[in-house]
Amino acid sequence: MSIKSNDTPRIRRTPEESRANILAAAEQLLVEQGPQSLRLADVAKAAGVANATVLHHFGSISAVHTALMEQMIGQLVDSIMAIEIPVDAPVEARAVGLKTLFDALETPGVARLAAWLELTDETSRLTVVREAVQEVAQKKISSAGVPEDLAEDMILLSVTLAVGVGLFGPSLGKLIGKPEGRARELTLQMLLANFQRLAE
Amino acid sequence: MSIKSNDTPRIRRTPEESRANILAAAEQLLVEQGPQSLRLADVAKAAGVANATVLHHFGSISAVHTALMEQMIGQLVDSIMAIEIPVDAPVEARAVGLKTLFDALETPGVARLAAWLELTDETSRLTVVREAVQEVAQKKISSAGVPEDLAEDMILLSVTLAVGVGLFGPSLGKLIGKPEGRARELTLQMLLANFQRLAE
DNA sequence: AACACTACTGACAAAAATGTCAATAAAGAG
DNA sequence: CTCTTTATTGACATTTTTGTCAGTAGTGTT
Repeated sequence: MSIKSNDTPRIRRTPEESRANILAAAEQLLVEQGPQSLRLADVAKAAGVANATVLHHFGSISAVHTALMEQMIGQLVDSIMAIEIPVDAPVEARAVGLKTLFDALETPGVARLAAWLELTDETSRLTVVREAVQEVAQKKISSAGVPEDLAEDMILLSVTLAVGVGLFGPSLGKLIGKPEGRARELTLQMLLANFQRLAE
Repeated sequence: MSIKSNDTPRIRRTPEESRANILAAAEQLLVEQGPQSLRLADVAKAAGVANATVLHHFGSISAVHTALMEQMIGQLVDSIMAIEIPVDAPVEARAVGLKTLFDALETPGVARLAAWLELTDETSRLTVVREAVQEVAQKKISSAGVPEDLAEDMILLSVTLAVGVGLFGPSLGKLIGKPEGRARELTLQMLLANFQRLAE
């Protein structure tokens, strides 16, 4: 008497594919709706699988969160690592590098990620961020043939401002009635002028 | 047969006092542990009352969240409204005003609040922010006897950067191995230099 | 002192969220 | 084709969180 209707045949993926599928769905949820939507049922539904499938691959919803953080941070680090901002280069080269940095940090997903990390104080998870930043800092700072102090300051300044602009520039600008990207534009101008000032 | 032990006599407050007590406890929870700790049981325990008491005064835990947002935003707006940053004033005056602004935005609670708002996309709640910013923008921008465009830009720039520094300056600086407050210092220097540049 | 009002509470109900498990079915190996 | 492996799943159990309700107890009034 046990008849199983088979309208929707199962999709059987490799473990890696399945994990990737679930994380992709979770990332979209995070970007579009925030971390409070990263519930087990929501993630499973968005991924098109059963709740138990998510748990089968990750063990717990918390592990999904950690994996998602790691993946998004990894992607962000990769995009940042590809940027070159020589402090002693001509102005145009620095401008391009800076814009790329701001681009990388201005996508909505990054803002959500940053806010999420800021609110997730479990120290275990902060380790992920620490490692990522150290990777960027070491490779970037040490490689440039520039006074380390200056380079470090410039990087700290650029990244901090880029994150701030990426997170709140659009919202604040819109609220004040400024055209899209105005905060970014102002900040970039100021950073470049400041670089020029320090280079003299 | 119904004997009530009376070791801890009830505290009976006015409705206003009770709401204030609960919101104060909730604020502390938010600042110290983040919004995921703003659960009914946690808030009630922190406030030293029963769960039902919280619901009696606010109706739902969600209403507590909204009220807390409104209160914290209100406090922040008040502190910002008290700041004067005349764009045409001497350098020292602008420096003091800017530092005050950064102070106001650099407390841990503000960072948590900003991140919380960023992640809470329910449009109903965003209204609170919109109104607050409009209040600041109107009074501040219109009052100063300065070209509106310039004043608006300076405010947008200052606030955006101050929020960014307040949120991520400490963490990023620590991760890179910079002394506490380095990002703030660099940003302030740059902002002042930029004001000077534009004033000429 | 008796009464009215209502802030307050414990016990319980309801809902939401996470996790467990045995059974099912897709894919490759023999 | 048969067997083994295991990704997948529905049904169920557990835990967590929110909300309800009737009764209790302060506080002011008459």
